[in-house]
Amino acid sequence: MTSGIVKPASTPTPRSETSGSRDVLTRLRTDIISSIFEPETRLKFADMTKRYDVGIGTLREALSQLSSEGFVTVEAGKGFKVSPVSAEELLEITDHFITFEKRAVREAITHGDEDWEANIVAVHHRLSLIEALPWERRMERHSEWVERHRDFHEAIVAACPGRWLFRLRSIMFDQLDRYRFVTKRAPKGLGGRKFEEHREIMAAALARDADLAADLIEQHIRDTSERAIKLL
Amino acid sequence: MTSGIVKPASTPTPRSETSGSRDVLTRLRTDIISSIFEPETRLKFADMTKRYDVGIGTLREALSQLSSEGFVTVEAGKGFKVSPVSAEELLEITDHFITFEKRAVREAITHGDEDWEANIVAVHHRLSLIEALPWERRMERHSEWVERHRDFHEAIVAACPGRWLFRLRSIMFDQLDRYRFVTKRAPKGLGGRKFEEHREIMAAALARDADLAADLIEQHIRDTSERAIKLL
DNA sequence: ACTATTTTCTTTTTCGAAAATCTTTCTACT
DNA sequence: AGTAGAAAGATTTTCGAAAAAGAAAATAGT
Repeated sequence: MTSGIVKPASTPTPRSETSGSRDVLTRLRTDIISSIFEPETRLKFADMTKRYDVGIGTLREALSQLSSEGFVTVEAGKGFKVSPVSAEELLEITDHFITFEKRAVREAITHGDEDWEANIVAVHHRLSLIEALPWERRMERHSEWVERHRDFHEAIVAACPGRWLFRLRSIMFDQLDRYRFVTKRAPKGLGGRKFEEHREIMAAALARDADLAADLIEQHIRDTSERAIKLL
Repeated sequence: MTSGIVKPASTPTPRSETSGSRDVLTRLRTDIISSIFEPETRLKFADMTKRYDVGIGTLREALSQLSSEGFVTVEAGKGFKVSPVSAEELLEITDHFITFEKRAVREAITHGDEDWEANIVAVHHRLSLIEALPWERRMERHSEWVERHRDFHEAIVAACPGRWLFRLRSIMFDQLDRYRFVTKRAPKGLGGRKFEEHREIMAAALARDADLAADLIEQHIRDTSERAIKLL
């Protein structure tokens, strides 16, 4: 239960200049999604400032935003902690996400132009590069996978004109991602199907087959959530 | 276009001790919703610290959260400004809110207990006290009305077990509220019907008539939004 | 032995000064 | 004149020290 200092998950360039400004929010969010900080963990400033190498104020700002997004909870004078997880919540989030995503993909398919298509292909390619890797190597680059997976699904619905619909589905996606992560340790065979599913979803979108795309996505998501719920 | 320093909207108790800690977020949100800071207005720290009597860091924290909620936008090194408004966005927000609220009210009606009922009656009473006032006096207490109106609609769906559904509808409600505010200056006669509508909604909820309640709410909201859109 | 109070220690919260950034104004040159 | 570049000014962003608040330990009293 002690929150020992863990090494940062995402150090994009361990080069000379660590860039080091305020993508702290992104890094922190990624770390929570990746379950590096487990649910209910207290997020102490003393540890955090060292970990992310930023000042207290900057941290606080990021934490505040994450509380708006639902990743952390904040109590009066007791600081921040990672939000708890529960099977009920996963179920609810899954339903909301699917509702949003299906509507969004329909909109995107009607409004998407060539840039939209090109971007999907590009982003899918990046994702497939990792997914094609042998299990071990893929696991090593899991945080990259998380990012590319997000980008892929986002690209699919990017052409959706409803900005709030897009925004709401993104909030739900991030939440789902946190739950999805528990399946990271699932045995090798189970995740393999995802590779094909992503390609099918892309194909359906490019073929402008809204019904198919919506169905595929629903299956894709429900399957993942059901698997996650067993491991919870 | 100069953002002159305006007097704070919500000084709950102009007493000796202004309480003055970190409900800044609430005050700021209220002020934006109440259109005291108009859309596109730049929110400068120099002004803000004086206005709310808090430090820069505290302000920044509040602003960050408001950006998550969609009330302000933040650009790289250029600071914060109040999010723009548009008829399209109002339409979209209205649709989302109605979808959420109808589902939430159904859930609430199925799950609500006696406490839920009692709270609705109490909160409605508080609202009606202001709504029964003559036009002039009511306008004076408009910020109170905003709060009580929010509380009323929240009470109706409070028994909804889906916490995310509740949360999402609340986000949309706040957004709607901002648009709703432009109707503040509408001529006297138009708003009168709201009084009855609220009572009808309460009655339907207490009578456990989910279909009726959902319909009434939809009409209630659509009507307000349509009116707002004309004044935009 | 048990509870209440005080003391000490830890952690959060607030704040404003200093650094970094962006904007505007001024100057020099073609 | 017109434009590029430099200097000055304004604003944001970052940071850590000091104040406030909370938790734990120690002491005293019943």
